[in-house]
Formats: sequence, C-alpha cells, structure tokens
Amino acid sequence: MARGINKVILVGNLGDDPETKYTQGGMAVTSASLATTSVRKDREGNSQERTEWHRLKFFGKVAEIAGEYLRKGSQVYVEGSIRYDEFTGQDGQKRYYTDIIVDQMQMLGGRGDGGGGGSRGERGGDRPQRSAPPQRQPQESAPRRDTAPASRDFGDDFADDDIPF
Amino acid sequence: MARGINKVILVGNLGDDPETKYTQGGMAVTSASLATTSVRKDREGNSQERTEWHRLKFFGKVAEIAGEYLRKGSQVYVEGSIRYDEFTGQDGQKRYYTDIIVDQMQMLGGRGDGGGGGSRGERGGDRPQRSAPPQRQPQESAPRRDTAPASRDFGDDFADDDIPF
Amino acid sequence: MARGINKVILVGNLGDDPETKYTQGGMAVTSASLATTSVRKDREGNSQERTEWHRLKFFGKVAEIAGEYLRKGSQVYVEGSIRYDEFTGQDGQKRYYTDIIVDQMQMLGGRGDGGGGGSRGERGGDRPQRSAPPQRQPQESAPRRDTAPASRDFGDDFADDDIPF
Amino acid sequence: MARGINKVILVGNLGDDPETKYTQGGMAVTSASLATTSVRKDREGNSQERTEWHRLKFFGKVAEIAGEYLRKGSQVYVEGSIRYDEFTGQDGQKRYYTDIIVDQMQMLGGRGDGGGGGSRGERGGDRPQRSAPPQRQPQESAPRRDTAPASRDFGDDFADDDIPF
DNA sequence: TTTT
DNA sequence: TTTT
Repeated sequence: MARGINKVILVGNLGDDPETKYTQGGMAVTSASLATTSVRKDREGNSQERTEWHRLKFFGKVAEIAGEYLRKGSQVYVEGSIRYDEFTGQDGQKRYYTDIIVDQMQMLGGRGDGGGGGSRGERGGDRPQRSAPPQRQPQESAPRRDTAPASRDFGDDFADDDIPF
Repeated sequence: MARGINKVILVGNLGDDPETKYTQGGMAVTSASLATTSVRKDREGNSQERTEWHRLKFFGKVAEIAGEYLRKGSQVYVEGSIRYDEFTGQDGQKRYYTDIIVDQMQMLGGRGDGGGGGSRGERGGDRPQRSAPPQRQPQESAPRRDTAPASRDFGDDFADDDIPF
Repeated sequence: MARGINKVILVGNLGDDPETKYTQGGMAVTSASLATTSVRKDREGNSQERTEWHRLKFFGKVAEIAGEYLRKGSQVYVEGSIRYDEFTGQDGQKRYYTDIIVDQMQMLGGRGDGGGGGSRGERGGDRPQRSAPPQRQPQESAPRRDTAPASRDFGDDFADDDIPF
Repeated sequence: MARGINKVILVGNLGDDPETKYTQGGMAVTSASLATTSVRKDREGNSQERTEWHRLKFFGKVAEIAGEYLRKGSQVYVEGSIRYDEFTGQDGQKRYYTDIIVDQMQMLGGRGDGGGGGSRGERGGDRPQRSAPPQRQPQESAPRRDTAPASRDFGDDFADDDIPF
C-alpha cells in the first residue's frame, strides 16, 4: 500500500541540453540538469545566492517532449518526486545520486524562443499512445522548434463563458 | 495546448460523510467537504482562527475509494485543481461554486480506524452530471469495488537494463 | 492551533494589469486575475480547453512588488492559499468569492523584458531585478552538485542564529 | 536575485526519534529521517514497493517544535526545499548529501498520542523579532477605485501592517 | 460540518 | 529506520 507523499515542484532553467536515450522497449528516458537559485541575507545583511542543481529524469511520453523541446537555458516548471539511489562504482566506491523523477512539466516563457509547451506524462506510460514497434533511435534528437501556442494573449477575446466573476 | 499550472494541496478533516453518485456511464462521482484551519495573530497579539471549507469532487476510481473509505472526521491529504463554476438557479439567480477536483488522495492518521489507504486516480473522461441517477448502470465500465490503490503501470517498457535505476 | 494545509500553486498569465490599493495602515493590497488553461479529451476524443480565472490577492511587500512589476499578460508562478468569502450585497443578495491569497510569487519568462524577478512575501522577499543568464554547469556525468564552499559544516560551530547556508 | 522555485512536500513517518542540537547562538537544529513509500506494478503485474528515506533538517522555531513533538513513527507533513551538499571526509573521500530543509510542518494523525500540532517556522533564527515600524507607502500608483463590496472593506481594521485575515 |  |  502506498504510504506517504513525495512531491517536488521546481521552476528553473536548464544548465545544458537534455539527453534522451531509449530503452530496448522503446521508452524514452531523458536526463536534464535544472538550476534553482535562492537568496538569503547573511548576518551582515548581504545577499547570499545559492544555486541547487537538480538532476531531472523523465520517462516515457514526457521524456520525449522534454527531449524534443527543452534546451539549455529553457525555463521550465516540473513536478515529480525525489528518488535516492546508491551505486557501487567500478572502483568499489559507493556513489549516491538524488534524482527528481518528473511526472509533469510545463515550459515557461515562450516568447517564440521555444517555450510555451506543456505536458503531463506518466512514467513509462507511452505504451497506449504508441502503436509503433520499439525502435532504436539515435541518442541525439534532432533539434526541433516548438511552435509555441499563440494563446498567450489575454485580450478581449475572453468573452465570459467560463468567467465566474 | 495546456497553458499553466493549477494545483491545490490540502490536508484537513472531512466535515461529513462523503456522498457518491454514479453517472449514466457508470463513473463514480464523490463529493466531500474538507476543513482547513489556519491561525494568525491579530494586532493585539491574539490568535485568530479561520476555517475554510473546501468542496471536494472526486471522479472515477479515486471517487470510489473516497466514497468507500472516507468518513466524517477523516483526516486526508488531497491534491487536485481548482474549478470555478457558475450556474443559474431556477429562480434565475446565478450561483457560483468553487470545487477542488481531486486527482490524488492519501488517507492520514489511521490508527485502527480505517485510515492509511492511498489512491491516485485519473479524472474520468466523463463530465459529472448534476442529476445523476442513483442507481448503477453498468455499461462499458461498471463501478468497481477495488480496494487496491491505483498505481502507475510501467508496462513492458521496463524489460531491459537501459533504465538507470 | 493550526490544523491542516491549504496550499495553492498556480502558473498562468494575468488577464489584466493588477490593481494596488493601500490600507490606512499603509499596507499594499494588490488584486489580479490569473488564467490557467487545461486540456482534456471529451468522450468523442476531442480536445477540450477550459480556462479558470483565479482572483489573486497580495498583501504587504509582495503586493507592492506585484503591483509594480506584473502587467497584463505577465506569466507568473504564485503560491498561496484559498480563501472563501461570502458577502451580502446592497440588494440583499449573497455573493460568494474565492480568492487566492498569495504568499509567494515568481515572475516567469523574463528574457530581458522585465520578467524574471521573484518575491517571497512577508518572510523576507527581495526586490526583483534583472534576470540572470542561465547558469553553467559541469557536464561530467558525475553527480552534479553545487560547488559551494566546503566550510558549510553543520557541527557545533554555529556562530550565531543565522542559517549557515 | 532569487531565480526559481525549489519546493518539496512530503508526508510520511519518521524512522527514528529526531535529534536536536543547538548552535552557539542558541538556534535549534533538528535532524530527522522520514520515509515515503510508493507502489507501482511491475511488468508481471505485481505490486512493487519502494521506500525513500528523506533527511530532514529543521532550523529555528520549527526545529524546536519538531524536536519536542516528533517521535519515531510520527506521521508528518513537511514542506521545504531540497539542498545538495558535498563534503570531503577525513579520508579524502567526497560525500554527497541531499537534505530537505523544512520550512513548515504539520503533525498528522494524533489521536491522543501527541500528534496534532502544527508549526510554521522561518528559517531565520528563533529570535522573537519585533516587526519593523509601519511605513507609509505613498507611491506612484494612484490608489482608489474600490471594487470590493462595502461590507468587504478593510477599513479601520488596517490599523497597521498586519494581514487582515 | 471537521479537527485540536 | 517508519508506516500499512
């Protein structure tokens, strides 16, 4: 029985282009590095910045979208969970990794610079959508341009259908 | 294209037993009322309590679980989104409703009183009907009594070793 | 005693310029309207968009920043809580309002156009400035961590009450 | 400048009693270990459990409350941020730690066994800081245009900078 | 209407 | 190491 809530919400910028690989079963797995910077005052009253670099992991459909649309510098909202892993390297040393398993993402900004997309994906849930047989794919996906939705304009075209006030 | 994030996270107690109805398509729709109380100090330094009563709506599988396991007084974690609705009553007056559409719930406490379950359910593809017939109409998907919590299915895509965990 | 969690996280765009007023005590109160749009498939499989308009309320320092930097169309992350209110109008009719009381905001987008600032209200916010360029990061597949001074020791050598990071 | 959102929300049980230390300045620092367990179906359809152990760090007032009220097995809601740290041990080996810096906690369950409390603490030390004197804000933004109903007017309740709710 |  |  599931027991507990493990939820992470991040908004930040990618430090580099994401990398997408595919499993033998054809599922996309995308890795990315996301920075969040916070500020606090130290005891002298000076502002101190601190940046955390989060290792993001995307699986399935959301991994495909992340691999296709996210780029170095992209600002993105991600939601997921924390996963801690421990590996023993070839040198016998233990290594610890903390990953953010992304369930949902939303590209931000979107001023014709690639932002604007959004996606909600289940981890590894691309089977129902994909009827194509599993196929190997090059590890570097060709850069594609998102045609960002132009629905960012909130002019007068919101008549009042859904506006309850 | 989805544009934006609309997320609500609540922890509170139910003010009454939830009510479950079923759509003509057989989808469960559960309503419940949840209280969250916050405290703040007024300018005299006195603690002031304020309670918000949230109208929760559950759909589909999570609605079945909510209807079965939640009771008046139950402490629960819910996650979902806000939905504002406007209806015109029979008297011609407009009425406004704000509902929390619950995507995920987690029963809390649970010291031998039924708590402890958890569930993640999708919002059913069917919109809830205001006057759903009280009887069940099993068509393509009859309401099920499923005690197992929903969980993500990784499918066959996890058949190999490319996954870095 | 506080009892419960009432948390809202929104990412969306403002439908209009925010409005700022000041209380007699000199506290800023800013109101804004924020849209979040979601998509779902109806039973015919067609994508249906639905937009929720959230009434945001900011108080104090975060209200000043919101009033100064947010504009119609601004994309923003906000975090806060839901508050339901009921008023009786001069016509004797009851009116219901649902507001999002914003505790924290973060301007999004902001590639040199004024966006990018962030603020945490009351609990020590900072005034937004120019957005910083995306941070660089090492490309080694080793664990990516912030290279912070190693003097961040949490032993017994806390100098004073300041947080040592 | 703050840039990004780094937010973690956890609900789980403590694996052991928390430990509280005090800095030279008298600030409490509490450490605790919290488990969150999730379930997913593997490819054979069997339920697979996975538990993450989160290292919680509390500072200041919330640390005192955590140290006083939390115990092994306690169910708790915590909200905070992720912090990655890297230390070089006395053996010259680098060690990586991931901590959840807790800003807010809420004890759950609590049917007469000590649970039920709640706390929101600032990371900024436990000194009872007196609020700064209220300051007027006659800014460039011209006030007026009251959209709220009269009964909603904040009026004299705004004698100072306190939040009016 | 809950809860402490 | 928790919990169910």
